[in-house]
Amino acid sequence: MLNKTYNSQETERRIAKAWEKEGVFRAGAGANPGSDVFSIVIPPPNVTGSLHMGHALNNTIQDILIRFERMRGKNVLWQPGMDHAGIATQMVVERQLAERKETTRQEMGRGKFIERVWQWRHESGGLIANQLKRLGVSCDWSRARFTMDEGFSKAVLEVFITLYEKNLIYKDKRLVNWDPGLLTAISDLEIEQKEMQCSLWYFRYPLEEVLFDPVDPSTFIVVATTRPETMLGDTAVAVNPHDERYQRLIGKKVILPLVGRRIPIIADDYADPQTGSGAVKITPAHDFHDFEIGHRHDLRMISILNQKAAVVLQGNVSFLKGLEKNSMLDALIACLDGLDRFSARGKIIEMMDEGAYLHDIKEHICMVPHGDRSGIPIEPLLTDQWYMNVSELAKKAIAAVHDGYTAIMPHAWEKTYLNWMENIKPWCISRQLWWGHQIPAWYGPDGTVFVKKTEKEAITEATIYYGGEVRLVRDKDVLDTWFSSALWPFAALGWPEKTADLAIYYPTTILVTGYDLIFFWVARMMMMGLYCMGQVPFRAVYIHALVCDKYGTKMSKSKGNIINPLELIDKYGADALRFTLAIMAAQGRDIKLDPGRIAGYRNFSTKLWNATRFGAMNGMFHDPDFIPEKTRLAVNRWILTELTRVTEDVTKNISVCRLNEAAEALYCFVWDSFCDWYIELVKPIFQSQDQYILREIQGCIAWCLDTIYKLLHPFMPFVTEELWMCTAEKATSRPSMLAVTAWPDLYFCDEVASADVKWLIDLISGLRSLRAERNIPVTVRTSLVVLDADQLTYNRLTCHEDVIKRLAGIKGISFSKNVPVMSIQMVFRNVTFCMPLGSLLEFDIEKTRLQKVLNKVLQDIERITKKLKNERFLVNAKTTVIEAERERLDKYLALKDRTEEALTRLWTIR
RNA sequence: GGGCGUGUAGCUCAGCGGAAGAGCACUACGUUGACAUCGUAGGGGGCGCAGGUUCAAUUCCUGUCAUGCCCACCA
Repeated sequence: MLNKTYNSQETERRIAKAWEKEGVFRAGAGANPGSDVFSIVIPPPNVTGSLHMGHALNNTIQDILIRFERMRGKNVLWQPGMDHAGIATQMVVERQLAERKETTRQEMGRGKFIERVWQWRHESGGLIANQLKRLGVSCDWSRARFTMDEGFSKAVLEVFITLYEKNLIYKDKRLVNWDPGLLTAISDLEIEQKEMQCSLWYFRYPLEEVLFDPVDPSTFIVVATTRPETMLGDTAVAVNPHDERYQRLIGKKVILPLVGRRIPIIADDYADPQTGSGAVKITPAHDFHDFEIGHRHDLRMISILNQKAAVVLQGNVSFLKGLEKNSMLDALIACLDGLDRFSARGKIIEMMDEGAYLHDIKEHICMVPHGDRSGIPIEPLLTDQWYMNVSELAKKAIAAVHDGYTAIMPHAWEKTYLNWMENIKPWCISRQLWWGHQIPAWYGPDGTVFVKKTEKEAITEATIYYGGEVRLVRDKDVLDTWFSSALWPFAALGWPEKTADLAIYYPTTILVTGYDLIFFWVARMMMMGLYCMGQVPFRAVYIHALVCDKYGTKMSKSKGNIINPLELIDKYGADALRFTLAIMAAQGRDIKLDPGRIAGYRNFSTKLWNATRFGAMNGMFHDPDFIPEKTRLAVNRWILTELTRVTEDVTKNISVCRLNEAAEALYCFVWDSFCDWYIELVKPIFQSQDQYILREIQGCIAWCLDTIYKLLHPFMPFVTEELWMCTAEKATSRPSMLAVTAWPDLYFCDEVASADVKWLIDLISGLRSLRAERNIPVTVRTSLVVLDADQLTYNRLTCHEDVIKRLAGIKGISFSKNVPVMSIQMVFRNVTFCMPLGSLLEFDIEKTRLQKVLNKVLQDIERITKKLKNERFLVNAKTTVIEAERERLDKYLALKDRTEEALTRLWTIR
C-alpha cells in the first residue's frame, strides 16, 4: 500500500540505486533485436563543474529523448563523459593552491603541477556525474570517458599530426589575443567585447622638417588614439590618400614625441577622414588593423609591452634598433619601464602634456575586448602560435548542413551556423597552459620542428635530418580544450581504433546543446567529424535556450543570481524540476525560471500519487484479461479513447523534440481528464454490487495508470518508477522496471462513448455553473426536471443518473412536458433543464441571467450568419470549416429558441 | 554597422490562418473517504502600433516603436 504522502528525496535516492543495480542504462539494454539505433553523446561537463541550470535543462532534454527511445525498444546509447577544460581547471587548482597558501604553480614546476591537477580530478572530478544522477539522467555510466584519458589522447595526437601533415595546422608569428592575466593566447571566440567609457586623446606629432610650434598647426599633424601608451611602438602615421587636408604631407616624416623616432606619413585607405583627426597613428605590434597596414607598407613592428602587458623598453632589442640617438631616452626608460599598460597611459599623457603635444581630449565610448575567463582587457601581442586553417574543413561542414545531412533545429539557428562558418578565420589552437594536451612538436637546435606522436619518433626523424643525434626540446604549449572537444562524438566511441561502437553508433542521432555552443563546439565537431570520419557527427542538432533567473538575466556567479538545481531538487524533487524545464523548453531564446512554477509541477506529481492511492484503495488490479476493446462502460471507453489520443500526441511530439507540447498534453490529460473527471465519474460505480462492472473499472483504472506511468516516465522518471513498483502485484507479468518497459501503443477509439461522456461532463459543468451563479448552497440538493427530452438524452440521463446526482448536487431526475413552478432553466444541447428552487428563485436575477445568455447567442448568430452569407467565404474556405460554422449556427439557433422560450415561460412559472 | 529573437490575462509563458489558452496570483464557496501540494465556480486580454495580403489575421508580408541577444567594429 502507498504512503499517504510522497517523499521525493528518499524515493529518488532509492530508485536511482535500483536503476544502477539493474543496469537498465547500459547501451542497448532492452533493445529489440535488429532495432533502430538511437545515440547521443553528452555535452561533456567540465571536470571543474558543478551542476547548474544549464546542465539541468540540457540533460533533462536528452534524458527525455533517451528514455523515450529506450522504451520504444531502440538500441540506445547515451555516452557520458567529462571535459578536462584546460583554462578553467588550471584556474581552479591554482586558486586552491593560493587558498591553502601552498607553493605557486611556477614554484611547483610543470610536472608536479599536472600531477596535482590529476589528483584533484580524481578526488572531486566525479562530483558533477553524481549530481547528474540526482537529476535522473540515464547515461550508460559504465562507459564514461574523459577528454584526457589514454584513448582520447591518442585520438588527439592522431588528428593533430594528420592535420599538420596536410598543412592544415601550422605555426605562425602574428598578433594574437593575449590574456595578460592568464598569460596565454586565446581564440577569437574567447573574447568578449565590453562597452566602456573612455577618452579619445588627440596628440600633435611634429613634422620633421619644421620647428615644432604648438600654436602653429603647420608644424605638426594631429592623431587621435584611445590607447596613448602604444605610441611608443608607433612606426607610421596613416592618412587617407584622398584626404585633401593631408595630401602635401604624404611621404613626409614626423618625429615621434618623447621617443624621437622618425616615422613616415603613409597613405592608406584604412584611414577614415571622418574619424578623429583623419590621421591615425600606426602601431603594428599592438593593433590588429595596424598589423595589416604594417605588412602592406613594410613597417617595423615594435613590441613595447611584455606578456604581462607592462612596458618594456630596456633591453628591448627591436625597440632600441628603431630608436634614433636621443638624449631623452634614458629619462623615458626611467619613467616608463615596467609600468603596466594603464599606469603607462597616464604617465604618457602627462608627459605629452608637458611637452605641449597634447592637443585635445574627448569623451568616447569604445568596445574593449576582454578575456572571457579572466575578465580583463586582452592585449594584441606578437607571438608564435599554432593555428589551424579551418576554411577548407568549413566548406564540408557548410555543405553537410546545407544538403541536410545534419539538420539544425530549430531551423532558425542554421543561418547563425552557416554565417559563422562562411566567415571563419584561422583558429589559434595553442595555449600557454600546462593542463591539457601538450602539442606533439619537438624542436632541434636550429629551431627545426618535428611533429610526431612520440619523442622517440621525433628523435628518429631528427637524427636523419641532422645526420646525427641531437637533443630535442618539446613545445611547451597545450591545445585549446575545444580542439579535443571537437573530437568527442567519435573519439568517445573509441576512435582511432575501428571499434564496434563506432560502427553501430556513429553518426550519432542527435546532439542537444545550448545556442552558446554553436561556434565553440557544434561547428568544430562538424568539421572534425567530417574530416576524420568522412561522415557528419550527428544527424540532427537540437539547440535549446539558456536558463536565466526570473528577471531574465543570465545566471552567473558574479551576479549572484545562480539558482542551484540541487536545491530545487531537494525542495521540489527532480521530477518537478525536469517537468518544468521540459515544459519551458520551447522558449526561443531564454528561459526565465520561476521557482513558483516548479512548485506547481511538484503538485502535479503529488496529484498522480494520490490518484494511484485512490485506485489502490478501490481494489484496482492488473487484470491479465483486460483488453480495452472488451470494456462495456462508457466512462471506460471514453477514457481509453482519450488515453489513445494523448498517447499519440505525446509520442509524436517527443519524436520531433516538441517536449513542451508533450508535457502539456500529459499534464492536461492526467489532471483534467483522468483525475478531475474519470475518477469522479467512476466513484459512484465503485458502489456497484455488479462484480463484472467492478472488475472492469478496477482493471481499467490500473490499465490507465500504467499507461500514464509509461507516458510520463521520460519526464518524471522517479515518481513513475516508484508508482510502477508500488502497484506491482505478485501475479502479473509486468516488467519489474518501468525504465525498460515497452512504450504504449494504443489504438482504441469509441466516438459514441466519447460523445456520451463529453455530454455528461458538459451537463454537469453547466449545472454546477448554474448553481454557483445563483448561489445555491451545496447542502441544498435540488431536483432536476427535463423538458421534452429526446430519446438520446433520456437514455443518457438514465444511464448516468447516479453520477449526475452526485456531481451536480441533484436529488432526483424527472421528465416532463411542463416547466415546474419557481424554476431556473438551463438550455443545454437543445434540451431545457429545470431546477425548481421554490423560495430561492429570484425572478429579476433569473431574467437578467437568461437575457444575458440570449444576447450572447444573438451576437454569435449574427456573426456566423454574416459569414455564411458571404459568397467568397463559401467559395474559398475549406469545406470542413464551412461545415463547422453551419453546425455551430444550428446549435446557436436551437439555443436561441430554447432560451427565448425559457424567458417567455418565466412569467408563467411564478 | 550586420544578423537573429521577443512584445498575448497582474506575473511567467504556450498557441501562430478559421469562435483567445495554461500555470502562478486574485475573488467567492467548500474538508462528501484519492488529493488543501486539494475541489467547485468565477473575474481579468483593442494578442505593441500602423498599413497591406486574404472570404478570414494574434497567426503571413511591409513599415514602426519598444526590448533582448549574437557577430563585427573607426583610431
